[in-house]
Amino acid sequence: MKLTARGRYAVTAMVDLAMHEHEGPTSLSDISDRQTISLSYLEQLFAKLKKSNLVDSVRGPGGGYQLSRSCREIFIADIVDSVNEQVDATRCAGKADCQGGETCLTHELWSDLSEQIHNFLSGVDLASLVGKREIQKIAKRQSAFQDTSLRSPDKSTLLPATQI
Amino acid sequence: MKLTARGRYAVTAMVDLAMHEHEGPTSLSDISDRQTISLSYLEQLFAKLKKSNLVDSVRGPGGGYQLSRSCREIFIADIVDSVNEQVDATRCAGKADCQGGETCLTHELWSDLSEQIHNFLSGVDLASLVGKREIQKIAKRQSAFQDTSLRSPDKSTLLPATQI
DNA sequence: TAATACCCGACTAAAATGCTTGGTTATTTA
DNA sequence: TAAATAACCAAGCATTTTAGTCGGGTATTA
Repeated sequence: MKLTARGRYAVTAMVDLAMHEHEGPTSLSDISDRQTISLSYLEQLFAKLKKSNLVDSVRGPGGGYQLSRSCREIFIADIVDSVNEQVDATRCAGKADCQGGETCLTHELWSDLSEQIHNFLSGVDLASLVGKREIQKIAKRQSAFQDTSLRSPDKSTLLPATQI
Repeated sequence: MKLTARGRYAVTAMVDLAMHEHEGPTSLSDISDRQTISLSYLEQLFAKLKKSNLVDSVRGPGGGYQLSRSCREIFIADIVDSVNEQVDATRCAGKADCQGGETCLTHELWSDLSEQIHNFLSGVDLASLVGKREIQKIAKRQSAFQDTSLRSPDKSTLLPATQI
């Protein structure tokens, strides 16, 4: 498990994809514009995301990428792993000087901890991130209503508290 | 939050420190030998660990480093943060093109997710890692007893199951 | 006073990162 | 059928980061 900007870009792009799911395929240039990520960098990321079966592609005009399955079935760990081809933390896996002694501590420890982090991120799905984002949007809109005193007397546009 | 080899080294070194806590200060050259991490690299890491008040130092012969507090009060997140001076994920924090729109998605999302990971690693303390390591040692010793048929008739050397 | 071991800063080779350039190919629409 | 679109692909590249070295200190102990 490795957490760098590359993973951040990938997760962001996937959330963008999830948020525009209903509009059909999303082109990378759209994502590039919205999230200000270089187009060709996105291409590289999506090549990996596709290889990992996280997205499907549609070529030609009107084409783009789509989530391969529900955003409730795509987990952050999948995304990060997909673009971050994992480094070989076990480079001395079978070496002579790494037998039972404390030298192995390094790998044992980290691979164990790494697994814990991985398990954790395997429990966070795209839907939950999208959900949070949507909530923020709503909250923002609501406070905007309050701030500018533009709130309409019709309160039906505001979601009930239980839904937030 | 960033997870690289640097963090792995730091965590490993701290676990090593924790495992030799009862022997007084541990010198970096000891850790260097045991964990095969370059001495001067360790020095750099420990300069940061000390600045973060995770370790105390004792100079002169017989000196070395000690945990500043109980290994149950030192968390993995502290260690990783200490050596990995956090990257500025909010570089466009106040920029004009980052107002309320979707451009902000990047930072919002990742800082949120990053916080979740951070919270998770803030719940894992050094003691639990050391504990696991100890358990592995015991298990290994026990299976060694079984494998080589060297198990003595006196079973008092084996810990009761409840202690494992 | 000699040995130990922390402390400190500058430097560096190698790797990774984020990104560019310059294409090709499949598909749709005019 | 031609033009536009957008995925696909490979090579290269400037910068940053990483992991580590080197060469000095300075405090403490024996």
